[in-house]
Amino acid sequence: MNYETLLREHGLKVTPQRLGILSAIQEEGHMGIDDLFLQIKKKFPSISLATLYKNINTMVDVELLKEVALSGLKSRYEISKAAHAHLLCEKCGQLKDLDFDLKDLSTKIEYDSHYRMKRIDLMLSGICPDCQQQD
Amino acid sequence: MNYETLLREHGLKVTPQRLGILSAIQEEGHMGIDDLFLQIKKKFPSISLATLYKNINTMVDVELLKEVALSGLKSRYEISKAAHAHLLCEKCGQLKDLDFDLKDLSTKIEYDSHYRMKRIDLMLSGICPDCQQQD
DNA sequence: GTATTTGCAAATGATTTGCAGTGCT
DNA sequence: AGCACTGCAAATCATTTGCAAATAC
Repeated sequence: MNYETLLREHGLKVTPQRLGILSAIQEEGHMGIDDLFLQIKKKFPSISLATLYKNINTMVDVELLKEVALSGLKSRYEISKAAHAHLLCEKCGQLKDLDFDLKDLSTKIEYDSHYRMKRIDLMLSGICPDCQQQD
Repeated sequence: MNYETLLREHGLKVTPQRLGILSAIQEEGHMGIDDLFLQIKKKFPSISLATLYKNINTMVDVELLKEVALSGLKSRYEISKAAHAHLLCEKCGQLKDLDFDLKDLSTKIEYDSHYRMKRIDLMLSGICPDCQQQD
């Protein structure tokens, strides 16, 4: 993926910090602020948490990133893509994408409810196979 | 609903503050901390925010309440019941339950993924019919 | 009577803001 | 050149903690 183009298409300037944020998120799939901060500091020791917050917020505002809210945990962020489901392990915290297309369901509920639908999220959580072993 | 029984069944003591919290949430369906605090102060002017947080956390821990996490907004809380979907209006903030049973879907994904599933949440958001008018 | 809960005040944690300097286009 | 972005420090907002008094059982 070309992050420079992605930023420009969303009307944002290209900075090394932003490229770093995007490539870290892409590599992991989803990241929370704190992990992201640690990760990015490896490449940009000078980056500040304020800059990270500002960039995340800007990119969420222009819908380049999507915030994945989690009950009882801090949100994670992912690069926007087609609506899909998420699976969280409550023990190790790993968050995975599920290949489950939500488009049709969204369209149906939009029709039934008369809402103008903007977003659909399906979130499952439980204990992953690895963590089940460790009891 | 009998809140005293509900509390006892979950191993918690019955206090007037807890009864107030539960009846406020039940009346509204879902509430965030701040609305809840304002609402409860009408009946218990002396209640403190710390007490409210402690109780919410305790009741979420014993699964009497469920936290509904929302992207970009503070969580809301509801009394635990069968897994159902939620519909949020991004403009007015109203959160509604949808009569959409998630049990079968959860069972299927549990089987496919080998996770021990604990929870499933389907969250849709958009603009409600009323708010669409106001453009 | 004992353990829990409450409410206050203070502490901590998370996020945002203001501003001077720097970098992008 | 002009506007947006960065990084720091400080401010704000959200949540938790410690403790003494009150309450539940």
